[in-house]
Amino acid sequence: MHRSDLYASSTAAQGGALAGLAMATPASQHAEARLNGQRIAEALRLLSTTVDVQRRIVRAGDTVYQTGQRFSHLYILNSGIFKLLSLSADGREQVVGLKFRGDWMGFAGIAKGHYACDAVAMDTGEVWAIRYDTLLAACARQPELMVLLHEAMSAEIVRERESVLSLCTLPADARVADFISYWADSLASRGLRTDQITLCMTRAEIGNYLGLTLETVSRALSKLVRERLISFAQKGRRDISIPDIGLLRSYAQRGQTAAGHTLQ
Amino acid sequence: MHRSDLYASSTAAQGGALAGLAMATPASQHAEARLNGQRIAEALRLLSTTVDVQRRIVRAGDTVYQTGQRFSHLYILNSGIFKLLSLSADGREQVVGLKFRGDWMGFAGIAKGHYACDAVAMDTGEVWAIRYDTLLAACARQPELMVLLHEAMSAEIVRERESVLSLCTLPADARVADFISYWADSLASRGLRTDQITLCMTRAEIGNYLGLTLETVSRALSKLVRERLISFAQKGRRDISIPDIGLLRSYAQRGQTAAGHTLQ
DNA sequence: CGAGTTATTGATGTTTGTCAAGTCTAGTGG
DNA sequence: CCACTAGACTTGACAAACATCAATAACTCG
Repeated sequence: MHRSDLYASSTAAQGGALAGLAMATPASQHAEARLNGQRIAEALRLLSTTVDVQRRIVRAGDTVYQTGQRFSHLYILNSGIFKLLSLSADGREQVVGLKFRGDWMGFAGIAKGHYACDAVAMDTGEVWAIRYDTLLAACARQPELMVLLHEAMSAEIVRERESVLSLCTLPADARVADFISYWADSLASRGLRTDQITLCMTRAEIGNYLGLTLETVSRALSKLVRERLISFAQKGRRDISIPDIGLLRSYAQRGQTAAGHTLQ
Repeated sequence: MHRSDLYASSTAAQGGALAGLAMATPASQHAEARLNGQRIAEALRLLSTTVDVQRRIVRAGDTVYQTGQRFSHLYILNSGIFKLLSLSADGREQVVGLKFRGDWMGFAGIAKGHYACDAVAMDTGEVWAIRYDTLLAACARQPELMVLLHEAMSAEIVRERESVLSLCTLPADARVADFISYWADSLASRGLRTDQITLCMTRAEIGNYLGLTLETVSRALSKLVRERLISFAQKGRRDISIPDIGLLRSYAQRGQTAAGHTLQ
């Protein structure tokens, strides 16, 4: 195990409490994915019928808001993939989040009245913009809208914590494996194919997101290929096949090739 | 500079957009702190008058909720300091957040219906529990309550991103300096003294929070003392004096001792 | 086809983790 | 009040992981 495992004493007692996190079987995962995809579709429908949304088509590289701009709208991704770029006062730049269909963008702007990062499209897609003040008003009238909004913010907090966990506890190879698993899961939970995925990010961007250099990312990918956990499509090295997502995930979690990931 | 600075090309153009993040002068910082402290007091007053809160005194080590428990309440810290402990399915344990007076806890539970981490008190304090369903109902009646809630969730997202930024872009020493600055800022923005602060965490916990080992934390602290950026109180090594928070902050940001942090 | 970007791979150096003393502190019981 | 002890902390020596530097290959787009 990597780094501090000092709290081992308290973990044993909580095995029971973790029951809610028990691994789903492949079958139930698939059902869950469809359910999740439906939930997203429903959420989008609810939004488009209850509040005024401005739809906008974006192409790779387009920005829907920038750091420091006055906060006014929240954005929901109908299709495409976005990255959130945070830039610190001293010029460090960091990919702090990835967004897929159904995800909201701009939450961080609510607290301070200014957007806290740049939202940049990584391929073509469609974004819906919603004025925050009108959304608030709609939420007051329509409780289910408020619930939707809270769940989205909560999910973002959860995801961000998973990032921290990965950054703090996993070695480079596992972090890259975890990243690919996350990407695949994100697609899967939206009902998209995951046996062949296209990472629309350069090695440098992946490295930045994972706190690694581009060379380390490249080496990690090569290693994953050698271990047959992933493989590249014939042409190009952006298209990745994942023969067994479970194997990849357990590699990420244990930081090594796991024999029999289906064991409890 | 540490690690990838690949996006330098795009940063220059956005200097203007960053105007909202311009550094405050010490005087305005102090005013801001008082304002912030008042805002927290006001928020607590609003809550206690509009919704039913259960108050509970906690001592160091007490837990107000645990990973996997069914989500039902949100919690607000009236006093004391909490840590949030996330434990992954495979047993990795991670401090994913620190909470001070006025902070909310439990947001991550909204999305999945179960708490996503343990909330553990690090010293004595008072927590207010609020049923989430009654809070939702109150929010629908009372828009200012909803705004309050959204701002709190947004602030948590912002803070979490700052963590990621620190983890990904700063070397060990700077990360520790950044951590101490963050702690001091957290106290300052609540109107508390910051020239002498008590970190109620062991080196192991700090290391876990920062993705470092306890030895590295210890060495970093020793180095900060050598560089006169901090100093320990006579007895014990938990009480830290910060002669100049600005110097410490610029050390964190530049990753080295900065001459003249007041320069633009 | 050729220029420029992106990716891979190797050689080397630095940072940080690991292991191992040893010190300090607070708390316990004689 | 004074050992005694257990946990927290510090420091050094060494090893491992990762960053850096550099050379080359592959792909993209004109």
